Amino acid sequence: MANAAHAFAALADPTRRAVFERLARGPRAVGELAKGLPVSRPAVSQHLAVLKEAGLVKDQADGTRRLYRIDPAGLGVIRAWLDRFWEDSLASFKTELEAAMRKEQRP
Amino acid sequence: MANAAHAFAALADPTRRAVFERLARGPRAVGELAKGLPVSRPAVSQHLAVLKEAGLVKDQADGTRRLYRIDPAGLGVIRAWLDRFWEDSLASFKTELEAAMRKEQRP
DNA sequence: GAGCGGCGTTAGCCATGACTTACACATGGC
DNA sequence: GCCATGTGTAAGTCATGGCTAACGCCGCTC
Repeated sequence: MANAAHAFAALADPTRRAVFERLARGPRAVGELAKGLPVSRPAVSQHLAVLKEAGLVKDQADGTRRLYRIDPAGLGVIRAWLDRFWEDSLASFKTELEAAMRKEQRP
Repeated sequence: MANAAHAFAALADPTRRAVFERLARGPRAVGELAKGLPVSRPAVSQHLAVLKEAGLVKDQADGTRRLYRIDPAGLGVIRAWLDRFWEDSLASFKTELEAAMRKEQRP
């Protein structure tokens, strides 16, 4: 749980991204989230379970309700994956560029 | 094309991430990529089309072959989405913290 | 131009998952 | 204790998409 695969899969769904973006504006309960979305409450609950599994949200009991908030861990995983990847691709570009320059130098 | 939705959907698939990670080590042809993957060549071709649609890779004709390389645009879209989101969630955390401190101050 | 290697595309199959309905459980107030 | 509220879970349906097999197109080489 909380690896890049889960994070990307979780954010691939439009409804899940909508839920996630609402939570970015502050903690919300499940029914509260479902109220502003075109899907049923159980659907939102299932999406929240996926987001929680991916480490993107955290839940907290509040009486009969259950408050969900964003968990920075999931975002950190994506950022780390992206950073490592960016370095790799930049290194690759550098290699290509050097090869092209060598070829240019010895035609 | 090349929005956050396409990018996340593209990177959600494991095979597509594998293809993308191979391309990070340098440009490759389609058959060359399929050779080291447990799927057929047409499958890789379809995945590359999705990655291209998402702005994550670029293609370049090379005789009968077709070289694919990473396109920084797609990674940039994800990074931008992540940065904006990070700020939002951090702002949310700050708001919560301030509210908690006010409640602490006036119990 | 005939043969060949490398890719993209289509059709179809099949597994995954998103959704709803219905049900079961926990908490709070009367 | 009892009902209402809020939520998670199970079963079932349906659409999406990843995969393969088969085909057609385009460059290269002889």
